[in-house]
Amino acid sequence: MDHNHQSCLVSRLSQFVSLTEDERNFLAEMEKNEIACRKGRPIVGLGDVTEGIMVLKSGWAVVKADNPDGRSQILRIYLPGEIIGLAELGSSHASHRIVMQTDGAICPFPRKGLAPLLNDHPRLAALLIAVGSLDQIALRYQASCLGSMDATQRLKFFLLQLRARLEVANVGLGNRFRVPLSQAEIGQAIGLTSIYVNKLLRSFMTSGEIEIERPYFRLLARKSWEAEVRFVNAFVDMDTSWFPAAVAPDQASPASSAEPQND
Amino acid sequence: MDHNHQSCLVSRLSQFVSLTEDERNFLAEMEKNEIACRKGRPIVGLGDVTEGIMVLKSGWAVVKADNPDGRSQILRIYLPGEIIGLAELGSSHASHRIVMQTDGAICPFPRKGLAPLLNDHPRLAALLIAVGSLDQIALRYQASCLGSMDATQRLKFFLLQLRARLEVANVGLGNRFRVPLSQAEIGQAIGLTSIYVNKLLRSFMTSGEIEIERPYFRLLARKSWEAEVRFVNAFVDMDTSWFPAAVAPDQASPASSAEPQND
DNA sequence: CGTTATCTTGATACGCCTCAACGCAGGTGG
DNA sequence: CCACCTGCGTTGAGGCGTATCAAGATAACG
Repeated sequence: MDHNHQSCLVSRLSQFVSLTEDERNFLAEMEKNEIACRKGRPIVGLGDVTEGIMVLKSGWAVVKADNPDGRSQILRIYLPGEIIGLAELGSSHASHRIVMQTDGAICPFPRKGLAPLLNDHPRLAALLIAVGSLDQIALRYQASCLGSMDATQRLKFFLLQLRARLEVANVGLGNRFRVPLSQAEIGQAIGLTSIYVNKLLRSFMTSGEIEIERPYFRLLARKSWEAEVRFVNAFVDMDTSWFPAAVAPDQASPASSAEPQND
Repeated sequence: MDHNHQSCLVSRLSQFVSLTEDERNFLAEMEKNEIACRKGRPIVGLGDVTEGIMVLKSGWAVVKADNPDGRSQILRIYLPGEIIGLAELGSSHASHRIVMQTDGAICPFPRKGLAPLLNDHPRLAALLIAVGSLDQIALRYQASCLGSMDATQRLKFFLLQLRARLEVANVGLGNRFRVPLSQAEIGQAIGLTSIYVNKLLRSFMTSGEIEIERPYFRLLARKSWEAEVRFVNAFVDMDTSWFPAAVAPDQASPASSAEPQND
């Protein structure tokens, strides 16, 4: 069985549609070289021309903004299996840095692979669009969180969302998960100081809402938190009904015969 | 000359690549029926299945989040020529509402048109991906603004960004522009109360930084503001170097012969 | 075993929200 | 024409939430 160490991107995208052999092979080919990255390694630098998109095979990566006053901010966290670089495709120089938050590995999907993908695998192109769309929704929630919640809600929302996303990446884990972020970094992600993050976490602990054995968190009051911040897990389903049908290489434009293939 | 009332989407996308006759016709066909919308009209409702993407032909539209405590929030503003609905494609139910902020018109591009687009016009697919990518960057800036700036900077940044985007949409206007938003709505967009927005605007006026003749704003101190909040206009250029080459309908997979066509 | 990051806790300051009241314009019905 | 209403802008007084500052305790690390 060679399927065990199948492509990370394939396993990710297969959650949404069942890929054809052809599509599978194409993707596997594209991400065949895997690059190990140490914590702190810059993936995309400020102003870089990105070399394409990448699949985060293992580890966490974060998008950072460098603010004039020195304190940087975390705009987005990428978890294993997610696709990095979709936001960088559109403009010729990156507006934000992307850095490995833990040790891990990425599979670069070179820029010049995109043209063949678009030409020969329209359904994969649709998947990229759909993934970018989910990224946008994640960012909207982030903005909504920053703009309308107080510190307590922000922190709860942040932890809930992290847990939910980890559950997608690494199916079926419970309320306990690893958070490889310092309190200062959590603060950077939700717009608080490390000091206040600490005070909030501490108060959650004394009230029995969470348990922390660094770097592991356990959400003891998850249900009530989810109710309190109106948490909805927006990433469970993808709409694939508009996707074109998978086509054999020669066949051209089956157009409206497109049919959803979500499992 | 029939080119005067050419497709809105065509003129928008032509800013980035020079479209072929074939692509032009395809787009024009897709957005042939234009729908006039009155201010306040819902474009996408909460939980809706979106009927596809749309081009905002004229007027403003806003993305709103309804928070539990009743006060809604503005997550994104769409200006004339921009594409609405890319964020909604990926999930089967919309997480946020989209509403017309002024009278205007939209051109729906139906969901079932996407499959033919992806199959037959890979370069247009690339454009959609690129536009979605720029949307993500806009949202990141929004999040960065909410998470790290104080009220004064937020308001300045908001106005600067609005001006810059209007300049793209409606080439070459100066420092004066129309803002069809109440002070309360501005507050919803940048996470402040209407009262504080008012106090800030008023202080800008007495210090001679802006002039307001509702609904028109004039930024008198634009340069110094741009320096103060480190404003960068991230939407002036699009990277099209990775796009596939425009293909004639029959021709298949020219692959690596792809060459940029930005003008 | 020193050195540095990270966490912890308290005292204090201040930015922005809240509440409350009023002005002003536009619209509506008498 | 006026009386009323409703939405938006304006202004002030007071309070709360979170940042800031300072200092120590603990944990990570060479």
